[in-house]
Amino acid sequence: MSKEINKTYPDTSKSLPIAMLRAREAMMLSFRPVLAKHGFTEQQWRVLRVLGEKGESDAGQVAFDACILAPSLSRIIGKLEKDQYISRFVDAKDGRRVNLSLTNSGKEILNKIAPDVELIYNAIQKRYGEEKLSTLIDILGEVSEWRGR
Amino acid sequence: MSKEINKTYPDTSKSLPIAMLRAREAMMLSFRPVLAKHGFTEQQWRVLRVLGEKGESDAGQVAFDACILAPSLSRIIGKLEKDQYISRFVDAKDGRRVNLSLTNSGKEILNKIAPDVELIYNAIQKRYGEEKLSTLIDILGEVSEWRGR
DNA sequence: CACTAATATTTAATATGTTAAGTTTTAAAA
DNA sequence: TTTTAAAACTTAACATATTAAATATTAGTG
Repeated sequence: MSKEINKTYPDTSKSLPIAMLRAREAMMLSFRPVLAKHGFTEQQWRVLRVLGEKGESDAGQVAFDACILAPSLSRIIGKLEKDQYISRFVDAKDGRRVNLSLTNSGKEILNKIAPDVELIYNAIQKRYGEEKLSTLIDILGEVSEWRGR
Repeated sequence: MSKEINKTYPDTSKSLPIAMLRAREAMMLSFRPVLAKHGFTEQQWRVLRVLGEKGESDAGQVAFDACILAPSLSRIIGKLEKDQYISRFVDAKDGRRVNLSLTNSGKEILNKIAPDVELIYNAIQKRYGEEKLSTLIDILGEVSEWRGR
């Protein structure tokens, strides 16, 4: 029985999923408190932002854009609707689809929080430089297309 | 009351946290089924891997290395201990610390699953090239050091 | 049209994420 | 040394993640 460390797999320090997790966490440590101050989680915020951008879209599209799985989205929009930030209504042409859009109250809170979020984003961009960050986003975009071996 | 879309904040398509989320998710879609086949979640797997690498360390260090918050780790190690994959014991010199290590059973399962995981990792590396991925990891490493404005 | 398959969403069950509060043990101050 | 802080975990409470199963609706077939 040896104490040798098994090395048939990559070091965690070189693990891409872990590297992405750490980098993302470092950023979210700045963003979360801002959102929390207004009573939103990061997921709820992503939903509001996506709807702010697209104006209106069905749940499936929002799930994709906000990178949230359908079951999670169901509950999230349940709460956002209850709190009057979004409207939910069944599509007239396809009874399976649920369309979502921001209420006036939702638009207001979005416009209220957005500047605070952007301040942080700008600080990050200032520190690392647009070029490096855009290289990062480009590579992440390529990797996002990975569809398994 | 206009229908204009507010643009005082970055498009979600240019959001770094979302880009990292999508890229990570694309990869995990390949990894998760392999782990699930053996009855482990990705977090449980990260704990096993970290302990496999370090041989033994305290909970705080494992939490950092596996990128898991302390409260989550408490539950995870509770289950891994119950299932006999790890041992947990209070540090002799500092009664606050909890030391963790793999049991023989834990080492076995680690060695059993690791090759399957590595297969996928190699396929990813083959497709995108080591250079690009190492550039990615480098930038992610820099961003991980962000400590807020 | 009746039947089957495919879609879009929701519900359910278990696990983890996140923040705050609680415990126990050490370290530091007065 | 008594008191206070700080450190390392754990517990608790609520929100989200993940997978599977259930619902409802639509599309395709024969």
